[in-house]
Amino acid sequence: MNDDIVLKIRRFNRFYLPVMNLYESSYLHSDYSMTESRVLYELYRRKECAADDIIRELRIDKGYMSRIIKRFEKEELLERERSKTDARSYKIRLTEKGKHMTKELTDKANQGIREAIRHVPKEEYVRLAEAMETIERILAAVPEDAQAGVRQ
Amino acid sequence: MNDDIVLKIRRFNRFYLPVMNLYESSYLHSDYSMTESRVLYELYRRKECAADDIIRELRIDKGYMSRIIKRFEKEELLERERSKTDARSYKIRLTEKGKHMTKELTDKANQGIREAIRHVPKEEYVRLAEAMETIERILAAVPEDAQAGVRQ
DNA sequence: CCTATTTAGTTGCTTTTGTCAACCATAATC
DNA sequence: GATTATGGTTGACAAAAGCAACTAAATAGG
Repeated sequence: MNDDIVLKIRRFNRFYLPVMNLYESSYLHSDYSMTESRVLYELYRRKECAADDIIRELRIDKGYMSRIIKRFEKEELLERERSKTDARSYKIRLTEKGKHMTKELTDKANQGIREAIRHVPKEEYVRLAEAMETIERILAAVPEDAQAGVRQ
Repeated sequence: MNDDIVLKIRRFNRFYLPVMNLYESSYLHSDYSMTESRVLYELYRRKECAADDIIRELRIDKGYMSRIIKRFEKEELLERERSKTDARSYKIRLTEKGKHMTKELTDKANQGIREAIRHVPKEEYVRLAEAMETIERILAAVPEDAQAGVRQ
């Protein structure tokens, strides 16, 4: 029983990995990597934040993040200014150009999914959405310490 | 409506990506990468096949695959012999050592998931499994040509 | 307040992971 | 029998990420 659910989760993971790769692959054909796209999305969503917020949210290396920010800034997708309350950190946010870019990227990704599911009968949409919501609800946010448990 | 499901799928993808990363992360702490682990699993499952079967199944570069095989062979996880029906290709299969290794890896991954879901109430297991099965059923195998549609 | 520690971010270096193109040998097609 | 396609190998390279040492600022403890 306990094992059963584990096997089903792993089966699902094997199934869903290529699906996700396909569904999110429009990024791979854009000028931005998956991680960069995720960062863009976070920036888009948050309006304004510190690099560290995103580092923790996406669990990426701070050196790596630093370079992503540098690139975005160079491309004028992002601007930053020193935080008034903490001089070590910066407030970062997308420029208008950055927002526009992100929106385009998102639209393209959405279009890709629309293509990919065109063979799915519309009657199934509700069930599919429900199933996804169920998984999200049950698995909820991954608890912080679950990470530590797995890390060797 | 059409857009609605697209947004929900993408939302789910954002949610599930870190979950999957976590759930499959035991591989990252083994001596094998995610891709190598997937290859091992395919080899385990298929008993005997050609490299090309796995290349197509997992959609990985043949050069990359060639090196993965070379590594596995060197570590005596895998053995191969020329195909009798096609002298260009090889029959490849796991050795006993390879099977054993793969099983250990799998067990470890399962254990990792067991840890990760320990906070999920058991009553939810059935619903979770159902939801996953529903998604698998509806999305079924990604049709070949959906790939072409998204590729650039 | 002064010292020790922690934290945000940067930089250089390295490794891991993967792609690309040219190539060889064999097989399939015409 | 010539041409083309296929399975696999190799070398060169690029992308993605991780690691560790560092700076500067903030915070905690005495």
